[in-house]
Amino acid sequence: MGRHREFDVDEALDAALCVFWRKGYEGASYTDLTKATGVERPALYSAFGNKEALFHRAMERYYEHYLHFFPAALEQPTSREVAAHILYNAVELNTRYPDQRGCLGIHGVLAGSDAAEPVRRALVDARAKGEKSLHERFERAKKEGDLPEETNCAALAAFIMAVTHGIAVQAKAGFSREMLDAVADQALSTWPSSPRRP
Amino acid sequence: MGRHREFDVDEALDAALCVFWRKGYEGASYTDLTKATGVERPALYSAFGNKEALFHRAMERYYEHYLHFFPAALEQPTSREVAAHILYNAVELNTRYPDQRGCLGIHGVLAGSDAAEPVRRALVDARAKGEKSLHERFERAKKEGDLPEETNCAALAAFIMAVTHGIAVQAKAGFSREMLDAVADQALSTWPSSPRRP
DNA sequence: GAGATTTAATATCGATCGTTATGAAAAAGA
DNA sequence: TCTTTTTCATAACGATCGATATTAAATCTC
Repeated sequence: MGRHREFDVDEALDAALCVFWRKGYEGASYTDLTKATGVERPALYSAFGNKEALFHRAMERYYEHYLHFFPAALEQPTSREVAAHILYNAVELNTRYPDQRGCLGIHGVLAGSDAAEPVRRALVDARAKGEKSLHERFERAKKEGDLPEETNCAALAAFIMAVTHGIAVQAKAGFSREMLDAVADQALSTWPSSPRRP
Repeated sequence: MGRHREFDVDEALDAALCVFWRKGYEGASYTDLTKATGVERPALYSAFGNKEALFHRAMERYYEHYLHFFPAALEQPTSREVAAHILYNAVELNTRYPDQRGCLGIHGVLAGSDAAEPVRRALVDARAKGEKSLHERFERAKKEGDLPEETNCAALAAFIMAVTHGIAVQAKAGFSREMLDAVADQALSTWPSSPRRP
């Protein structure tokens, strides 16, 4: 019983996600969030808890709705296709929306005030989790003969992730999709696998 | 005439630089800055102007004292050595100080509140300037026959910068120097030039 | 319809942000 | 020594931060 909620929680979450995407965790104020969501402050607290909890929800949604290509990439048949899938989809995501370029996750991994440290750790952990799964995928590729026996799979996964992060930074700096695609091309140009495709 | 300044301006600037390096522009408060420099707030304002001016001074000093390897790298004889110089020195710098990992510049390139936008633009511009000089260096290499005629020098420069940024992000996430060196190895493994050295 | 319960909106909380008056302390010139 | 000038340190400025107390409005059960 009681009064009904007048706003859609998922819509509000999507709007909040975009604010965090543009400004990062600390750069996004509740003034920004209420403006973007159209929901007053106390209602956001009532629906999501505090700012950190709201960010975590936004982060989950980001992984589900925007980074879904990452787990999908791992299912590609060859390690090279896995890497290509990740890189080109990252470029596309990072340049898709003119108002929110770059990657939500990349903001928080970097520094901030001491108060934001828990959020930073959460993003660092999420990043590490993704890299670990990529590493394991490359190990599988090695077992399957898709990657040479002497391949350093951990380093290869770290390399792909590094290029992805670099692409996010450059997207934030205003690079075109074409240029970032060329960066991805270069990253893939010397893949250690025996290439099925050029 | 008048009272003498009781602190060393350059020492204070170095201390402030370290704070910005660790926390970024917005993450660093004057409380942090006074604690690190040992200089009271009004004295910092008197010596440097406001926070943005102080950050610009710190940024200049960062480029002079810590990124000096970048212009030096451009003078290497081959494009591959230029790239290697940049990457390995970036790894070293990003992992040299346990308390301030990553790159000062990379923080501000990414998002923040609207108030920090001028600082972000300054860092974006500085980044672009460095990439432009690298691009020009590769064009020279092409003319000299060090790089193949069909090389996309802009993309190659963007690639090296992207890997450098990615390394900075991963350093902030806690990667070891050894792992990041391996990332640099991978980035160099497919260099388009005719290698003089392996 | 009456009472209970939940949400909405306004207004405000204490804390901290960057910034700056203010007056004492120190060093120069007279 | 006295005045002038500059720096230092305390304290406080208005603005904004994340987070709420409070009250009115809306919807349920009975």
